[in-house]
Amino acid sequence: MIKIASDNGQVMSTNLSRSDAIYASLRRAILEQALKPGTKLPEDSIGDTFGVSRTSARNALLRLASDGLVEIKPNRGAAVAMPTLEEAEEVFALRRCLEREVIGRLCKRMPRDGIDALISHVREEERALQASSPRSIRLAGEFHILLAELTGSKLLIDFISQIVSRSSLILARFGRPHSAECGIDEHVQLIEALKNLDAETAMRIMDHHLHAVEDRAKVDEKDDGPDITEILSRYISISD
Amino acid sequence: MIKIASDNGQVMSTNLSRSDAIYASLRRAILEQALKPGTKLPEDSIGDTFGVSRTSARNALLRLASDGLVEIKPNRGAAVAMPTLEEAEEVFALRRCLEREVIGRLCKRMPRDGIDALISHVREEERALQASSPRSIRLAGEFHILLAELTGSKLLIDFISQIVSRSSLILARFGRPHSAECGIDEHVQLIEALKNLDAETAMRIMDHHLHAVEDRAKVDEKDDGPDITEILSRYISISD
DNA sequence: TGGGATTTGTTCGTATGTATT
DNA sequence: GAATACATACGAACAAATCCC
Repeated sequence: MIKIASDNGQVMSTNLSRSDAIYASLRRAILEQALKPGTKLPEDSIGDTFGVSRTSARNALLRLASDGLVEIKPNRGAAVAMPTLEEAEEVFALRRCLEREVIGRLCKRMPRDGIDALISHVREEERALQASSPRSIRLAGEFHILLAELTGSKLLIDFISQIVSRSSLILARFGRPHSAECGIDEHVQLIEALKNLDAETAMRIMDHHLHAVEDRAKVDEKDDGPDITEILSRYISISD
Repeated sequence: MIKIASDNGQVMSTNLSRSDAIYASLRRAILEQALKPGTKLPEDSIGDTFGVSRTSARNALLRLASDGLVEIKPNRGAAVAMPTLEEAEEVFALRRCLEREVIGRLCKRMPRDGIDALISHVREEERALQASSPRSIRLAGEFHILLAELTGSKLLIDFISQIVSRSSLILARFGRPHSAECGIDEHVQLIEALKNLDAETAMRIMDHHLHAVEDRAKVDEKDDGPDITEILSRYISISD
């Protein structure tokens, strides 16, 4: 019986299987760019780090693979996914499509406390940014997941989560070092447009925002310096 | 080294892990409605049926769960997913969004042999329907996956595949017995519109088509008669 | 309520496959 | 090209949870 803070901040208390904890920790580590694209993730090292067997580590890796965060080649092991530029364009093209859908729905029906939730999330983004916390990278993406959650559609939340994760990975691979810092202003503008149920403006801002993110991703590449066990030791904690 | 016919008909020769074969067989069985929603899928029975250990069966089930085709409750096992009516509406709402995206892209750029591929697929649908083969149910869904494949976007293919799978499950749960048989005419019309690069008409047909499918799903429920090992014995074969 | 049967969760030894020297 | 080093794939056994009578 472990307590863990799930992605959306809700605390669910459940008899969590071991692989869930590993999955969550690895996911955070990847999204916060502590584990960079291309880093090898051998089952043994991960199992040792988290104090479980290879099987649990493996299950976590399989789930991360279905999220597109790691790539598993048969008999050749797992590594943090290295999206290509071509894949990057696919991701952002589809992301624009889905985020427009989100905005369209929210302008038709915004839940009661929706705007408040968005505002308080942006405040947290600002705090994390000022503290130069690696959380800020992840929070920037989770703003978009929060938007999806306000639509109430589980499937849409799922798809947006997947695509935001991949976007983060793309930024980790191609973006500038602290590439998450720019978007907060646009988040604020977007909230304003949503408050006025102004779909037109909101979509324009969103398009601009996503293009900005995408452009940031088209700079030069960075090289890798993997020493997993050291990095992961900071991520085996349970809560945020 | 095993040969297996993958979903899209391409034969890929590869050293396929055992769980892949189980995954593919179970998937087919579910999509062809041989395994109905709610049917329990104990690891032991599956392992016995396919002649492998529980580990491989378990891995296959985990992957099916991430596709949304089976539900796994901790310590309580796996079962073919039983989508609710609410989830059904979510699925079709998002499906309309994504399929419109597909059509939009195809009307901008249709690959060379695209129309031919679509026509030959519909021919196969007709053959399967005349033969009253259970394949016709699956082929009807795969028409839409083929559309997505023509866009060339892996991610879009992935999302459409997921959502088509879920739609099939919804039809299995709520639809009339042979609910796949109606759509072929509309597939033909859609191809015609795509040939003319007429996005307007194509989207209208697609909307109508999806609404028809959705409406068919809103009839009465059916009960379950699970006896897995018997059913699965017809699905352990390798090819289609 | 209780206890036995069943099913899942996990571990670890062994086999197998790949890359490298 | 063969041997070695390394990492995954699989299966049998054990532990824990759940179900059913």
